[in-house]
Amino acid sequence: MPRASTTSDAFNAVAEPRRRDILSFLVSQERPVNDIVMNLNLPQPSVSKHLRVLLEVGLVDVRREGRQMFYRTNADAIKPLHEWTGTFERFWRHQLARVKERAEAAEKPK
Amino acid sequence: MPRASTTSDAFNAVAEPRRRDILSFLVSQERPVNDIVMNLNLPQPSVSKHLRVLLEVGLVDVRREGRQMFYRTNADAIKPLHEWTGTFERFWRHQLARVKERAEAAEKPK
DNA sequence: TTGACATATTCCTGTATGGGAATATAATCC
DNA sequence: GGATTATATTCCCATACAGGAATATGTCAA
Repeated sequence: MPRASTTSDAFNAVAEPRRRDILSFLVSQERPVNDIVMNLNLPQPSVSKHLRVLLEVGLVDVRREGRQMFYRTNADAIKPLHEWTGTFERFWRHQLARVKERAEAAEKPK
Repeated sequence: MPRASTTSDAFNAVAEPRRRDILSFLVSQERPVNDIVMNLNLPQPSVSKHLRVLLEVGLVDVRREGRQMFYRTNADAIKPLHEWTGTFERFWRHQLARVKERAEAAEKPK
């Protein structure tokens, strides 16, 4: 069995760096495809393909206006990733405190 | 060009569901490989392979004790994912407020 | 040394990939 | 209709994958 499809979930879709770039670019406002092409400096077919993946997993929404397609990031679809990574938060959050602990532990044996 | 290697970064490593399961299992304490095999009900070679990927990207640490290898999640390596997803937070956080806004906007035209 | 236990590696294979190039579809304007 | 603009799709290809099966490596114990 090969790797799970990029369109199988948000985790897989987001593994591709260009797709992350696109999501970041589309987060504050909807943009036509050509805006993405210009700003991220990518070939247009490549952008269209990435957008298709993002659309399939619900990470972006589209709206047609004339011959332009306006894409926009759907932040809700990113939330699960944030929540999953967040379950590890308490294990890094007090890092400073732990560094201090370790430093103190290292002091004591003196 | 094929998909980026699973070992190229944490995003790619974490795209695999079993690897996420392993990370969750190893977050609170270190465990020998066989514990993972038993608890997650996976073939041992499969677990070893996943651990290798996680190790290469720094998502786990290892310690040898006799013939056992104790693995533990390195939460710090997950932090960047949490931070990246967090850049989208303000676009979902006030969802209730926005639903309200939309509802009110829909009311007005009346 | 031999055997048992714990883990890692190798070999195999079908499959999905991302990029490039070319082309197709769709909408607008004259 | 024909030309132009905007976007999507198709075809080709080298590559890396995850799973299964078998085997290798490493460590301890008797």
